[in-house]
Amino acid sequence: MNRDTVPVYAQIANELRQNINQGVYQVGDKLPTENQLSEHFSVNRHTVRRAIALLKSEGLLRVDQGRGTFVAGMPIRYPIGKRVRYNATMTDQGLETSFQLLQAVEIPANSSVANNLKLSSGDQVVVIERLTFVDDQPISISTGHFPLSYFPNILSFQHKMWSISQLLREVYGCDHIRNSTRVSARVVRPQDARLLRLPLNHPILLTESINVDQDG
Amino acid sequence: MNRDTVPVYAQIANELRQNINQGVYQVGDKLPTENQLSEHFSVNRHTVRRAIALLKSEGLLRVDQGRGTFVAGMPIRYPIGKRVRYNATMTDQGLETSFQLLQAVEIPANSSVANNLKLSSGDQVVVIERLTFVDDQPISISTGHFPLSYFPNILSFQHKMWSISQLLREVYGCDHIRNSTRVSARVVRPQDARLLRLPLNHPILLTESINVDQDG
DNA sequence: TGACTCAACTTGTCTAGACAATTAAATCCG
DNA sequence: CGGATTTAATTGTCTAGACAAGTTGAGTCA
Repeated sequence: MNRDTVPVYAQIANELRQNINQGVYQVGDKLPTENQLSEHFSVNRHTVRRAIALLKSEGLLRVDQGRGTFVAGMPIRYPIGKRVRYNATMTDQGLETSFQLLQAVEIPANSSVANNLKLSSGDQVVVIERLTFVDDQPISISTGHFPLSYFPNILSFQHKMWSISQLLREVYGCDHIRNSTRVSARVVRPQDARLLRLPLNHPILLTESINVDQDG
Repeated sequence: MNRDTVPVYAQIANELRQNINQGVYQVGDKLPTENQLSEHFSVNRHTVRRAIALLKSEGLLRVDQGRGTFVAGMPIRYPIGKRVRYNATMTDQGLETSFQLLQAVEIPANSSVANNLKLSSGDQVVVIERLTFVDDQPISISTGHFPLSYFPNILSFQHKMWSISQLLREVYGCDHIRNSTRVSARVVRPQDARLLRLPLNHPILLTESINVDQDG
């Protein structure tokens, strides 16, 4: 393809990714079969599979054994960020914090997410990514996965997402203000163990967190 | 190995993972070579490679071409959670929230993290995972990556980690209380674009988030 | 019609081998 | 001895083929 030292599978992945981003393959579309792709790129099927595995790990593709490879998730990609932000004062700090909505998309849960959320693999979940600022300095990115079955239409409340807590309180039930000093251990412990097994599975995610605490 | 329908590479990965967890292979140790492993398990080298790839994706292994495969990162695994928790009141909500420290480990940054943090790949970063509760109900898990060079000894302040903001203010500089209604776009935009390319790279991480908002 | 079977298709796993790329040690040479 | 070169060891990429596992749809049979 190119004349770089870039591995072939990465080149193929790049081309497929570009096709997806440019809409050659729309969300939900079925990609050519592995054999067709390997023939088209004049490579072995395994090389194509490796490219697909890469894109799958990026969440761009979804593969169903026996059915095919499809352009995955993020069907409802909302406009994202830039305007949605707000200031919240944390009384125990006296610090001014603000949030920026980075992403709010609806995707099928992968096995791990489904596992942790006690859902079936493939159930739709809404992923909300928020960038947290303290004094104009981006501090961290937090990601929340909300099962769509429990929070229907959560995406339509995008304008309220500067405050997840308030969103959950106003729109859905969770609003009994109780002082919870102790945490029910039974809920958390099992998953904790699981978390230890997967200490930092794919730390890629977001993690702006960011050195720029005071200066650049 | 077993008589399950579990793929061989997964079985091998399980065995290696168990060996690592049980200390057969200590952190930093060099694993047998792929050829040795493939001979030991009586499988093809590619099958071993796949098992290794799995563990690598879990952050358990680190592979250096030409050198070997090593038990990776998380050298300083701190005791973790269970006791560290605290209540914080968010004034804009009136909701009682509490946190639980799940994990606070020091690992070398992978390429994506390093990219986003503008670090060199392999620089040490501290990963802090916190579980957020609202009314005793676990709501979400947030992960922050803090470059060790900017926050030295951050792990020694584990007892303060129930409040990242306060930690950053008390121990490090970030404490000028300024009302930041606008977010400097130049800092965020580039990464945003990058985030769009990697919409949910590996949503595995943590994401307890959790349906258990009101009931079980 | 309706349910079942079966064949074709597609992805998943495993094997086998070749060569490239990188690293570390051994060797050679001044 | 010191530095450069060579060699061996180890992981990375790619190919080729075989069979398993899952899905779909067409055909069959009651």
